Amino acid sequence: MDIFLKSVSALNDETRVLLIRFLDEHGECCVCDLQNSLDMIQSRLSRHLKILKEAGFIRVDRKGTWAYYSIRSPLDKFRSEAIQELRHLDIVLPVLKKVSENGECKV
Amino acid sequence: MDIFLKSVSALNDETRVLLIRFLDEHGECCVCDLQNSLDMIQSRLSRHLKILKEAGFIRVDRKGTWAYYSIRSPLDKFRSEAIQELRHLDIVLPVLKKVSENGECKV
DNA sequence: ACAATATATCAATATATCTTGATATTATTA
DNA sequence: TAATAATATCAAGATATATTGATATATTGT
Repeated sequence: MDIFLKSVSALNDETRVLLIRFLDEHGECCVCDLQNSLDMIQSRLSRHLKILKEAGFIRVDRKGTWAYYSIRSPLDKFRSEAIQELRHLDIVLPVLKKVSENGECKV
Repeated sequence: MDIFLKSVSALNDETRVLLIRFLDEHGECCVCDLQNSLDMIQSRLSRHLKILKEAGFIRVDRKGTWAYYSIRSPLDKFRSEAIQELRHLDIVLPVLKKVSENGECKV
């Protein structure tokens, strides 16, 4: 019960749906890329990334002080079905601003 | 976005997960059957049934003053996948007390 | 039309979740 | 070892959702 509700409650938020779609579309991003691209303050982003990670949707790869987040793979049937479902929604995805790779990261 | 989030937020509650599992297991039930079987007060039950109905998981068949609820069929891919997922959870399902058919209904 | 019954809705309170700004942690570099 | 930068966590207030008891609606039978 708890595992299922954890997945479901992770999906039950517009911000997290947007995050999943963004990572699904653009692949691995570090937190400051997400901040700049999605125009979210850092604590908010960090919170939602943690919830998505603990619900098994995304993973982190730490490289120094950077934390690179991406969709976890492989995903179980229910979670991948959910992500499929998200692809059909008409969400306006902001463009990716990759600041982590050219030293423009201003948090 | 809204349609998806409506389905997801409908699933995001233990009471409603139990209701779906119960109807999935026992088939069509009227509200007073559910009250007696699940030991829930009527207003609470009515609220959750409404949410599940509006999210497209269940349907109502009114016969006189009785309202018979059941899992909607056919279901789209995501919703039926979700119900599949619920079958794998180890939820203790109360036994069905069919009071609606023998006049024992005491609300 | 009236009474009784099944179900739905409402209002108040309780509980959970989200957002923000401040602070803490961790890794890098001088 | 300081200083800086990226990320994580915390505390307070705001918002949403759940529960309960009371009331409303609708159908049936007298």
